[in-house]
Amino acid sequence: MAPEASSESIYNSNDFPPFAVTVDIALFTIFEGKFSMLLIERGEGPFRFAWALPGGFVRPDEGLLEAANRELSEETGAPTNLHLEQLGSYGAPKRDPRMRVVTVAYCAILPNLATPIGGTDALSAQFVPVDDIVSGNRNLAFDHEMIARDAIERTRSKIEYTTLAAKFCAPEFTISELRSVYEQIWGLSLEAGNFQRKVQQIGGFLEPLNKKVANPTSAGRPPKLFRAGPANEISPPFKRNSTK
Amino acid sequence: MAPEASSESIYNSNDFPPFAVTVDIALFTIFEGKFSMLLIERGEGPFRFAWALPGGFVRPDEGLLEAANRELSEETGAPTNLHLEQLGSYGAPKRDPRMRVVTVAYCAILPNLATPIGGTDALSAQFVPVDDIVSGNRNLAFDHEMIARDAIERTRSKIEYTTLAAKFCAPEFTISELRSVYEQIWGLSLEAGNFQRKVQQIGGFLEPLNKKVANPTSAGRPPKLFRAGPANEISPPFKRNSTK
DNA sequence: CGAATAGTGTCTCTTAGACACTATGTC
DNA sequence: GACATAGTGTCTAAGAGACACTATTCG
Repeated sequence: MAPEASSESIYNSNDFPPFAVTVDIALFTIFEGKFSMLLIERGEGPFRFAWALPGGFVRPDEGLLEAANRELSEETGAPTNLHLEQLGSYGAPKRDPRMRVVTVAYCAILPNLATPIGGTDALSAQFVPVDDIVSGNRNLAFDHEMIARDAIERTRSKIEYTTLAAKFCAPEFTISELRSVYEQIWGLSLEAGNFQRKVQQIGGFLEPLNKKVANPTSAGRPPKLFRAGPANEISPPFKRNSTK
Repeated sequence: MAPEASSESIYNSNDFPPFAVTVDIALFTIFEGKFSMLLIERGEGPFRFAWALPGGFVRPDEGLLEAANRELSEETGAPTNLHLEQLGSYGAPKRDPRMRVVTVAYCAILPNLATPIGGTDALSAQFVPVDDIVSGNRNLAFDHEMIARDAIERTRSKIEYTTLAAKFCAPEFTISELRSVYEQIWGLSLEAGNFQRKVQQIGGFLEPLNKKVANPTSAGRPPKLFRAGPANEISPPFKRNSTK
């Protein structure tokens, strides 16, 4: 339910406790072959010099998703129109030592682009393998470690039953590249032949481009190219089983 | 990222735009045999006399989940310790006409209890079949129709791959009752024999109590009783297929 | 007994996974 | 040619769904 004015419908600032609202973004990509997440080094405030998720204040006149998009491009120089979806909100009373802050966390996916991103403050941003975060080897500011863990687990789950994995690939990609995305995110290896069939029988996941890779990076039969189709869901879902 | 003080780590109220933060709860149950959601009639403020989700302000010293639990029991008299999980946050700039409010929405499940709930303000609360909301026949206050639709879809999805459906049942229940929960939520009918087996082969979903229903409500072989086990996930998931 | 509901047996069809094999390129 | 990677054929085992059947109660 929305807040009630104490006895009138006129807004009265004493009627509600003031909060700050921020957005934080877990930006995932495959960086140097590893499932990674973007962290930035804090330049000021509490947790100065600590690593944290990119993010910042929601402005009075913008929506939450809009704020996430803006912060993402401002802080990291990432292209707009990335896949961006809400993860959840975190609002423990003491999560920020200065004041009461509720943050709305988002997951974003950066495709495997030719040109790596470099933000306005590139020196203090870096991609970190998610294993470094999951293993607890890297301490993050605030409750960002919890947010990051949740984001990682969400992403690992979501590629089971959605076509999200394709968003990690370049606009044109091969089935092997897509398989590698799954393998990196789940940390296991999948049988290539079965993956080939499974992924192609999901209607709307892959659209064949009827051409092959032009400049093979190694020996071997050149693979066909595909682009992402319109489908969002995978049914029945992938199973996270190793072939090892 | 958390907010930055402009140049100092001392809190300064001019550094961040003030927001109000509320929680709203979509409380589901099977009411009179139908998949339903609790709505309350607003007594004041904007959308007075309109139906809305129960909810209210987050207090300065309580967490989000804590606030949801409190509001749920205050506004509806529902027992505490209900299943309660975050759905998502809604914060469009004009969603409340008075001021900027971000709401964190939760989904809750009320088991099929002997005694129906009656809140502090029972006259203005009622269970409404979700079909009334999905069909758009019932207008809700604020953006609560969107929240309600998201909550309904989330619940319909979640019972596919989690053991949530059992939370709609009484502490001791039969497999037919559980099947009926699935049928009501999905609006279709499932083949009884196959359901029987499927549900029992999921480890940790059902724990047999080795007794039968004492007072049968009709003719027929008396069913065995079960209680919910410790498992949370169903793998492989149910499929939402009719047998019709 | 018949009616009603619980629960089992069993068949078929689909699909995941293992793995042998063929296809097409580089060197 | 050898080698490497892409992609197919095919077998097997497990599971979902259809549906006939048996089990246990009430009246």
